[in-house]
Formats: sequence, structure tokens, C-alpha cells
Amino acid sequence: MSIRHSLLSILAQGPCYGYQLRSEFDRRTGSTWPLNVGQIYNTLDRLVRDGLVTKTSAPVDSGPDATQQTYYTITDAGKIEAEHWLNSPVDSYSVSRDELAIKLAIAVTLPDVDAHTVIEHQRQATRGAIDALSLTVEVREDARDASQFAEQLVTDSLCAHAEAELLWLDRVEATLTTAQSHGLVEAFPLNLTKPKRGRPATTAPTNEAAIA
Amino acid sequence: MSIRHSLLSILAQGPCYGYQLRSEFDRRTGSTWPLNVGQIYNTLDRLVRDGLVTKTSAPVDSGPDATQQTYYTITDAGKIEAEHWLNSPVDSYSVSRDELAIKLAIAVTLPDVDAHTVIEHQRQATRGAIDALSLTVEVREDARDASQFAEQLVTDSLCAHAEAELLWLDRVEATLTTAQSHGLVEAFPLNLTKPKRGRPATTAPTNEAAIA
DNA sequence: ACAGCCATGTAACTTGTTACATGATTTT
DNA sequence: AAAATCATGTAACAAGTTACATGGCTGT
Repeated sequence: MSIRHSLLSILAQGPCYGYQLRSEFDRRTGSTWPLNVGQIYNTLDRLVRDGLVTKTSAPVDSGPDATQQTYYTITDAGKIEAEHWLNSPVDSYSVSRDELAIKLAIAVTLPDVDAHTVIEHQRQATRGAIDALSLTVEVREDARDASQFAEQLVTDSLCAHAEAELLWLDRVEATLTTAQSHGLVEAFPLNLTKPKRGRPATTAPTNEAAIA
Repeated sequence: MSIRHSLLSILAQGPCYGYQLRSEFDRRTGSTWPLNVGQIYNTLDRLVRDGLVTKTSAPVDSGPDATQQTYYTITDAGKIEAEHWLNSPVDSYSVSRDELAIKLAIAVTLPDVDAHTVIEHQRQATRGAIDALSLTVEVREDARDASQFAEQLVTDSLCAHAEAELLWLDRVEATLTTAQSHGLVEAFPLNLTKPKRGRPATTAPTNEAAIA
């Protein structure tokens, strides 16, 4: 929903044509988000479909410099939508769709996988990412325009999350080690049940008895 | 790519049927990732399509309890893929696809938007998320099985990223304030250019002269 | 003439997601 | 009989992404 709303917000400043939106987006984000040109037109089509933008593909008057110009204009509904996007927070923390978290959660349940190795691999990669990001940070001077400001902002964001991830990885490993020393978190065997249609017998304990 | 690989990794332990995979996934992730049942079958179909899994839909022998059982078995290619997934780090930091970062980058370039307000809204929402997460953290005892371990792991991950975001928001606001006091980061007007086919005249300065 | 950028698309594809249909079985 | 759960799917859609086709115009 980011690209969609970003383009919509730019269009709230005034009508644009497709290629122009690409350069505007690039300028404002410091070319931070890799954006294919064709994606602009796809997104614009979907915005038109949803009534947030209108497409005016009118040939300019038949003078000497007659060109087919295609402009996209935001609608009232689009303005409301853009304003709403900018005034409402991004919701990243109500449900987790973090690939690393789910990966580690799965990894600790697999018998043939050493979760500590997975953690260590991730730690090295994340440290490498931080190093690479820090290089671009230190070379950089203070932002002189919005484009450089965007670059700085995005790099800092990546760094912040990466460092938080390192701390979290340490905590996970510590928790895992103590849990393993208590023999609590073992590999999860598959439930060797055959598929049985219908409600299972509640009297038949599956593996909850193993906990007690 | 998370669900796909998670299911594949579970299948590396042994053949499963669809519904079983759902419960296995739920157990191992502590019901952390909201997963529709139908999505299991979609994902399995795609795994079959890619040759990572085979589907054996064989009727069990014509005895008294004959049922149509549909099992999914991992292939050699699937095992390699699962192993590769578990041994290679998640790449979250080479390019940024963070919605908040792009949103702020866009916001500071919009004339009708006060970036400080956007930041403050986000700050409040993130603080609220941390509070909500901390509640579940404090109530929780030590993990006693993989399911609870997964819950803890995911909650901690969310917390860590949320707190990193708060720190980052403060830095962004500080940077923005000083940049604005120097009159550097102003609203980005649209380039009022008409679409012109072809390469633009290099001699014609667009708006680079404004910087100098 | 030719390379290279400006400009507009189209078509196909990816993963994730939801809503729905269908039926079997078991508990109440 | 009815409700709840087990079990297998299908169809459609979302956003993002890429590859490609097609021109026009400009500088060399």
C-alpha cells in the first residue's frame, strides 16, 4: 500500500503524467525504493479503477506542437484517502509478518536443524548489513535537500532495525539455551495421526497429556 | 516466501496432509501468524507446481475404514530448498521496503503536510503497541514448549522493532528540525514541465540551478 | 544513422489473503 | 436433528514486480 499511497499523495499536489510521477517519486525518496517505470502505470490504472484518480488522455490542440498528453488528476475521494494515509499511523505491530521471527520459530521445532547455527548465520549477515550501511552514513554530509534527507532517513531506519535485530537475536539465543538446558524446548515430532473426518474424540488425548 | 518455506520445512520431517500442516504450523508458531486453512492448499499446490513436493491422493485399501487420503511428500529438490532456506540469512537490509520510511520521506516533501504531526501520530501509535505487547510479556511465564517459545520470540521481536522505531523517530525529528531551521528541506514543488518526448536539452537547466 | 533517453503502456507472474462450497463424522 | 469440527479444495483478488513492445525526439 506504500507505492499506491505515495503516488496518490504526490498527485494531491497537482495533476501529473506517468513518467513525471516516476521522477517525482525518485526525487522525494532519494531513489531508495526500486521502482520500475511500468509499475507507475499499473498503480495508476488501479487508482483510476478505485475512483481515486481520473485519467485525461486528451490530444493537445491541433497546433504545431500537438502531442497526446496523458494526465492523471486526483479526485475528491483520492484527496480524502491521501489525507487519511498521512494522518493515520502505519500498523506494523499488531500482527507479526516478520520472516526471521517465523523462521526461527519453525527452526527450533525441527530435529535436523540447529537453531543456534541459524541464529549465528543471521547475526553475521545482519552485522555485515550494518557495516555496509554505516559506510554510507559516515561518508554522508548533512542533508541539503529532500532527496538526501530521504536517503539519510531510510538508511537510518535500516540501521536501527538491524541493530534491534542483533539485540533480539542475543535474547533469543539466551532464552533458547536456558530452555534447552531445562529440556523444555525439544524438537517437535509430527503428530502421526491419520486424517480422520469429523470431530475428534475429546476423551482421546492427543499430546496434551505429555505436558502434564 | 515465509509460509511457503515454513510448510516445506515441516514437510521435510515427513509426509503430511493439508489440514495436518495447518495444525503443525500453528503449534510451532504459537498461532502467531494468522493463516487461513485454504492458504495451506494454495501454497501446497504451488509447491507441487514447482516440483518441491508431490501430492499422493490415493484411496486407502478397500477395507472397512476406506478413506480418500491426500498426502504431500517433499521431493529431493524440496529438501535442498528447505535446507537452503534454513542455512541462509533473511535479507531485510539491502533494500528498504519499509512503509513508514517511505511515508515520512514523502511527507516531508508535501507542502500541505506537517511532517512533525505525522511523526507524532506514529510515535503515539508505536508507544501504544509497545504497551500492549509489554502486557503480554509480563504476564507470560517462561516458555514451557515450542509453542510458547514461539509466542515469546515473536512478541519480543515486535517489541524490539517498535522500540527501535521510537528511537529512530526521535532522530528523524531532530534532523528534520535542524534541516528546516537552515531552510534546507522545504516542500518539493512539482516540476511544472509538459511531457516532452525524447531526450531533454542538456543546456536547458531544469531546476539544478536553484541549488547552486 | 544511431544511441539513448522520454513516454506510455501491456501481459504475465509472484506471494499472500479471503470467501465460499462441499462433505464426513462426532458430540450434544 | 443440530452444532461443531475435520478435511479438501476452488475462485477470486490484493499489491508488488518484471519483461517486453512501441514510438518520439535529441545529441553525436
